[in-house]
Amino acid sequence: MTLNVYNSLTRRKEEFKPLKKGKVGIYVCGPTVYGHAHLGHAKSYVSFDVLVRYLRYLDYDVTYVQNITDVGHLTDDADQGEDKVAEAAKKEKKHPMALAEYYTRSYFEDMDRLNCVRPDISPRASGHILEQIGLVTILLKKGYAYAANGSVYFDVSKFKDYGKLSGRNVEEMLAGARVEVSPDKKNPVDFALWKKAEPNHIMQWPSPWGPGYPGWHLECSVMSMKYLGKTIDIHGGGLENQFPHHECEIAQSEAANGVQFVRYWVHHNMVTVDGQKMGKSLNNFITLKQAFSGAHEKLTRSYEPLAVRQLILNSHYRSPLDFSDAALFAAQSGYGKITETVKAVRKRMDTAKEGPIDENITGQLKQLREKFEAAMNDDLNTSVALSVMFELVRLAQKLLEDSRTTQGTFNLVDVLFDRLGGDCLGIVKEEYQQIGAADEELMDKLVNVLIEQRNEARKNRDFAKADELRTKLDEMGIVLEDKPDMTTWRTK
RNA sequence: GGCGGCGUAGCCAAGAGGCCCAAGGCGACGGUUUGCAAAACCGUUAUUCGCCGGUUCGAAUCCGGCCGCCGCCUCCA
Repeated sequence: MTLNVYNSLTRRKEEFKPLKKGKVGIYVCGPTVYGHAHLGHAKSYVSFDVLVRYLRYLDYDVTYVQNITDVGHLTDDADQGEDKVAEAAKKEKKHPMALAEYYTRSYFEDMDRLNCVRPDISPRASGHILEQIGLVTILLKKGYAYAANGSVYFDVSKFKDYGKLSGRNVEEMLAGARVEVSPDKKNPVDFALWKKAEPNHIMQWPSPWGPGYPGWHLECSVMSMKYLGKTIDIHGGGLENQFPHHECEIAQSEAANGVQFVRYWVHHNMVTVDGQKMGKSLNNFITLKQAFSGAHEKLTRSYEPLAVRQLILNSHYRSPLDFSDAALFAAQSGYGKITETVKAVRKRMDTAKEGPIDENITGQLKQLREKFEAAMNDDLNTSVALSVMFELVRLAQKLLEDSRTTQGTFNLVDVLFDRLGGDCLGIVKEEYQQIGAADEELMDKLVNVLIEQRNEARKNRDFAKADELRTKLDEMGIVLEDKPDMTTWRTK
């Protein structure tokens, strides 16, 4: 079995075969950094994080590039309107680059908490102005673009394949056009490659066509080419960017290079709130910082970052996710159950007796792994993959109930939690926060002294004393669990 | 108006012609265990997949119609 992914270009699930054996180049449209990341961003970047993680699980050598848009993204269509970053900077009375830096850091902070593996390269649009000017120059030379009044536009009529990704044709778009057309354009569907800057525009660069700044679509073409080559294996992004953004990327890149730009287009669906798309423009978004702290009117409590991650993985990346507090609450409960089980397994790994590994368990674990891989190979069916994690939880709990379970058996269970839940899904951590690694052993000894005292009291039917000990420990955040022939403890 | 998609239990959600009288999670209820609790475990919770027709030996899955919802066509992950 190999990985199959849904390719938006062919509208089919296809077997994934990279251009170069064993190597994968993947480019994902990153955020425009003019505000804190919200749950919509989380769905996007968690989805692609799982793709990258799974490719690495399959032993591919992956180069993951995800841009940071800090210039060129306008508030209106690609030709009118203000630059998003510049506008936000004006409001916050900061230099646009300071604002972009602030939100870039915020973004990485949130993604780290969601356990998204950092991209290998996070190129900034503003750091690639020369390359963007270079691409515009090539397009002009090849006759795919024209300069007008200090700006440069892509001549859509020259590129026959325009519309192949989003499945629309130029005539239809002309008929349905709702955008005010710039007088400089030959054709309403032409899009800006380079925009002339007015003198008071802060972010501007000199160019052969006068001072200006790049069009939004340009950066992704240029940066993916620079770091991954003219033809890349996978390009990821949100469904809402399929048109015009990705369509324009294809036009620019293929016109300039004369070769296929992207082999597999992977698009994820949107997060909605009350059935409406969550977005900055609708102002109905919940930022990740709000979700983690609970500081939002739609939230009844704070949520662990990985519970948010689990909510996202609970549905398919190509399905829309309608956000609700109830759904997040459920994900938090489920996530907590997995976490507690993993912690318990790891704790018992050290204390369990030595002995042979149960063959029956080995077989069951193998089946679980196969089921997990089959699900992931089928266009990253994380929903089913998660269900496998819960099957593993149930199996682990049964083993935990049994004092005869050996160290080796627990070890195998832990390996599966690590490989599947950790490496692939990113919901199982390598280490959970403890009192401090050095103190952990001491802590365990101390609590065990108290457990012994309590069990002594229980044996003597002195329940008042037993309950007092339990209550006191509970107040300190330590929960005791009485099993048939032993008592274990965990932190709350 | 054009293009694309969705509608599965109280909630989230997988399944895409027979393995489905439909995974998994949350919640609820009953039980086991326990001195009591907590946790865990076991069981119950959709004879049915928006509605109506059709194709087929067989449909949640394919086709047609209807109803409802969403995305894109303007910035948005």
